[in-house]
Amino acid sequence: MPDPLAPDMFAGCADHSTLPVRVGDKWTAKILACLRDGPRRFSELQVPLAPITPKVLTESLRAMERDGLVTRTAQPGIPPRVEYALTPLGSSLFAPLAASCAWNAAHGEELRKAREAYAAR
Amino acid sequence: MPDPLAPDMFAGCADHSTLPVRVGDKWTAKILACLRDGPRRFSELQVPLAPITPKVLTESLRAMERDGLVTRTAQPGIPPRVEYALTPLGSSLFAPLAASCAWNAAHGEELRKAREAYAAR
DNA sequence: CAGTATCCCGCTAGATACTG
DNA sequence: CAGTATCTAGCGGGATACTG
Repeated sequence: MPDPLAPDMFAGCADHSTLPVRVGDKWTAKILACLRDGPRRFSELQVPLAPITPKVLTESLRAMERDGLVTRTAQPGIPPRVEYALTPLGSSLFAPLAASCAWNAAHGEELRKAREAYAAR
Repeated sequence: MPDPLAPDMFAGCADHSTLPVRVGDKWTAKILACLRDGPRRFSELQVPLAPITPKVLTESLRAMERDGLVTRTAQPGIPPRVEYALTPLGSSLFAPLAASCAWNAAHGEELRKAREAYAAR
């Protein structure tokens, strides 16, 4: 048997998933996209992300804030007004994200075909 | 309230996750890396991927085969010999994967710092 | 060697309802 | 408006044991 292969292109990602930042989850990438053109309020995010629940949106935003991807700014007053904005770190994620989308555009159909062909047995 | 934002950079990925192909899971990207330099047998994959269980490795490989990312070739005979190899489609995933790794290399430390700073409260 | 067969656990996310 | 509080379900993944 040959020497064990070392998938060392993932050094530093060893723990649990490929990326140390969870952007492969259900909502993070979409939230990033919604914040692309400027800060948005909580309720402004809920609309395009429907049918996301407030609980899940809050959890996602907290995780992103924790990772330094977004900032949360609350103006005191009634009614409350909270704005979420991308940090430079958050914006920098559009590069790998764009690569994924490019792959999808280029090969998505091929993948769907493969899946279809596999099912046909 | 302004018009609903349209995160349309994810058009075609609408169903459930960002990518239609599950490469953000725990093992797919690593399996891809292990197959990078040529076909490998089932047991050859188990070594570098330890402590993966045979069940999970089988499931992952089946999903990748279904998506047209790898081919499975079994030579009849005893003992059985099965080889897994990348397809061109599978190889094409290294492009977006490299972008993710580049981000990680460039900003991983920054993210860790942010997380640490957030915890310090 | 290359898998299957069971059983099980944690975690993400959804449903629903409530509040400062 | 911007959340919080519960409860629950489903799924990816793991442990262990067995087989053609």
